[in-house]
Amino acid sequence: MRIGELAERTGVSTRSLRYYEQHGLLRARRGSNGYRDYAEDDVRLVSEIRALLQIGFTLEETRPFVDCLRRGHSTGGSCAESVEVYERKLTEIDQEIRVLLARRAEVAAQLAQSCPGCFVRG
Amino acid sequence: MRIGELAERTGVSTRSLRYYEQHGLLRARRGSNGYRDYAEDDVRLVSEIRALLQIGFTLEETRPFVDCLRRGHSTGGSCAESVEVYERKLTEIDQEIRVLLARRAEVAAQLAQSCPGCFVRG
DNA sequence: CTTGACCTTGACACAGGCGTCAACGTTTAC
DNA sequence: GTAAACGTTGACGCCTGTGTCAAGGTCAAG
Repeated sequence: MRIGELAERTGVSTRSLRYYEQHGLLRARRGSNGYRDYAEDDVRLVSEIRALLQIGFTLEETRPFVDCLRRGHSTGGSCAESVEVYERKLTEIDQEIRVLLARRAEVAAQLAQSCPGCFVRG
Repeated sequence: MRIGELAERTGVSTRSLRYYEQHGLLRARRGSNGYRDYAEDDVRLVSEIRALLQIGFTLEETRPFVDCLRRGHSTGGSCAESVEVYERKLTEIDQEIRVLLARRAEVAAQLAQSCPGCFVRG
């Protein structure tokens, strides 16, 4: 299938698909006219990438999952590398949450000081 | 005082000070040689900006605080506009925390599915 | 043959705060 | 007088995924 169809079926812009390819996450055969020719499996691959991006992964972090799928696993997360990324991501998110909670407390404290009448839930 | 001294006293780079000025947060008289000439009060003003940036405010969001100080208030947060920013920021942070918590849950779920043996605290 | 839809690569733009270099003027200290 | 330290403005780079425009090739339908 050509890039337009893949884009339509995955809901991803052609721009993004080319970008993923540029970063080695997506590959495509080329027709004699130079057009990209995608396999059926690529639909799934792109979906995996999108799902991960959605959850807050960087494109780079989706690589192990893509590789995992390419190796024939039924799920991108079934490989050791992917699991490591999952765990690392969890740690990162926890850290971010801690930072945000600290900020929240800081802002709430400042607010309370500046505006004693303002009640802050939490 | 000149920019170097202000930088040293506040622990902020001269680059940043010029950047703040470029965005209308800082003002300076100019000497006959074109050098910026800062007032004592600017030390405090810069400190206020930095403290807010530290907490996660954008430069733009520090503007009401700066204006507030300029109007002679003892604290940048003593004005209505500042309080509004505080409250808006609290709401934003809460939203971000919710997003992160949702992501965390999502990642944890995926991890649990990919790696049944992996325990995830939380 | 022409129109229009689709494909190609390349490149600029964004957001935000700041590092950093360039090219050049000023002040300070020796 | 001269070098070092400091000042000035201007501009590019970063980071990340994507929008968007440009200039052009390809192909199917009329």
